[in-house]
Amino acid sequence: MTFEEAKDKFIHTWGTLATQWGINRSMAQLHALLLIAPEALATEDVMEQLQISRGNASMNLRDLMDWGLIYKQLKPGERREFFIAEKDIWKVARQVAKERRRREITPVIEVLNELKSIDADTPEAHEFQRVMVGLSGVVGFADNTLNAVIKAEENWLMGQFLKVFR
Amino acid sequence: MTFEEAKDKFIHTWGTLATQWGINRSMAQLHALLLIAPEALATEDVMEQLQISRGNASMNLRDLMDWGLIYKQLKPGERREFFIAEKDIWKVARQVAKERRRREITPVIEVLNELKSIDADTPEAHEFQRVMVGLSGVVGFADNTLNAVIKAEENWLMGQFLKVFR
DNA sequence: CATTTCTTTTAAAATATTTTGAAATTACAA
DNA sequence: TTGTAATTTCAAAATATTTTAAAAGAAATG
Repeated sequence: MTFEEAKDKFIHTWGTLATQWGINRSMAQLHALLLIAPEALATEDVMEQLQISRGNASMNLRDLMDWGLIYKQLKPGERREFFIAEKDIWKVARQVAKERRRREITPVIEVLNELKSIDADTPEAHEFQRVMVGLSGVVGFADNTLNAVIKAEENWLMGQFLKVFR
Repeated sequence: MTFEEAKDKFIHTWGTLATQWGINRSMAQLHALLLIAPEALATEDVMEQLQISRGNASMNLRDLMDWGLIYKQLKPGERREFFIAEKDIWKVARQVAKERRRREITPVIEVLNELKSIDADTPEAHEFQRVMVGLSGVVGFADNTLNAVIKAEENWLMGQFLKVFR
């Protein structure tokens, strides 16, 4: 496999994986492209390389910045903006963990706490409460795991732990 | 909040959360409904309670069975099929972890291994390879975490570990 | 078997999401 | 300022996904 083939395969694979996780293809492919780019790219570059429109590029570049996965880079003497991805992959993972926790886990924990506290006067209500308590446990585990990723400055500690389960 | 309100809120919340994770609303709501149902439900019941068509119900019930999250239950003397959800929430979590690992992580690991092994003769190719190696690490961590969930028969061990990171 | 009851399949419709392209806006330089 | 290059916005178009409804298929019953 040549480098060009590998690059295409990576961008394509990343785009496909992303859709399974509720992330749109353009955004994932943009991220993939910037991840492997040795230099910062201008909007025009990504438009051309991924064959997407200016509007699409602009919106998804912004979303990626909101996620903290890419940065704007200003080049002296250049008017247009360049974009560069965060290259420390563990930092990327921490960032994604942080955002997903904030956007998805935290709100769910709150709803579950609310639902847990109805009074269980009927059998149905009792069963319901049992399920809510169980779910709180699992969601709490997910929350802790994301926290583990977020807080692990080094990853050897996590590595040590995970050996236990192999 | 009454039990009925809580029930509706749960089904609705679960449906919303699911779409953020690339799972369709009907499937998530079906699962939510069955999770909190104290008795097995027939197709008609879920059609009525969620206001969805027979075909929709049929397809998503099958998908849920494929994920190992619900079971068919045959009642003596009854011709139609009833469905009951796996009620052990940790078992549900293990099942989801197992399936996502099989469907999403394992294939990505293979692609990354393939892409890691191109020869890095140019600076671009070298950068590319560096990223692939990094990603392998992160994906490997995800794989290990899912394995931890899958293999943890008891969850106290995981609980012990996670205290370290709090 | 034929009939009834229930389930599954599938093509079309409905809905939701993503992408485009052009206009509006912004930012900078002259 | 004014003009130009670049970015952002947003309504419309394209695409993808989900849902429906009706037909086909199975399974049980008499």
